[in-house]
Amino acid sequence: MYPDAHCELDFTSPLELLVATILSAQCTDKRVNQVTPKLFARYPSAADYASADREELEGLIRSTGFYRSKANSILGLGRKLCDEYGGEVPGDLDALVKLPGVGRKTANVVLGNAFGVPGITVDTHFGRLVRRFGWTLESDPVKVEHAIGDLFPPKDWTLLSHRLIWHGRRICHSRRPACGACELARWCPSFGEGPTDEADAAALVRNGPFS
DNA sequence: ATCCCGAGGG
DNA sequence: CCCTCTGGAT
Repeated sequence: MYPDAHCELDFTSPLELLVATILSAQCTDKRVNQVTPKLFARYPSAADYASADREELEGLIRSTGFYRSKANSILGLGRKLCDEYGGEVPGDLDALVKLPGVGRKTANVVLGNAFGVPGITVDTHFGRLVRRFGWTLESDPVKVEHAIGDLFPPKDWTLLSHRLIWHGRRICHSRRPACGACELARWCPSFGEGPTDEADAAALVRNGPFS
């Protein structure tokens, strides 16, 4: 299922993916991809973001929502990349999460999709689905990461993240999940009534299209 | 009305 | 743990 699940943000470098991911908060990827061509042309490097005019930057990203805080993050991001990393995006989690506007979710997206480092991206979809599947009861994203990391080998982490996120967006919605259209319903402990079943959860790991 | 692949701050 | 930031799509 979803053998070709992938990051739907358009980018050609770690810096572009980092900025696109920041913009994607509470916004569709499609809309992000509508603003990034002009944005990336106007600010090709971290130094260009660092010296950007705030209002011009805000104007270019306005339609993605949260544009003031996102512009703030991107300005600070450009400065910090220039001051501390020679204008390059660092390729490790600890450094990434210290950048303004970059949390663990964004950092893992960049690691997994721009640096080829296996990463589990625990966003709202991923967390909701693994709990429905009975793969963990944790809600803290870091604990979820570790729990799922124990169930799957690192080489599967990035693709697994994309697959669950796609499934969450298309079928397993937050409010009214489309269980009738879900290929996983027969293994899903949350389908129908009754408490979470550990055997079902294990079967979903073993037999499910995600393994 | 309600939701969207979050992060930072109190 | 709560709140805030924001426009767009449906």
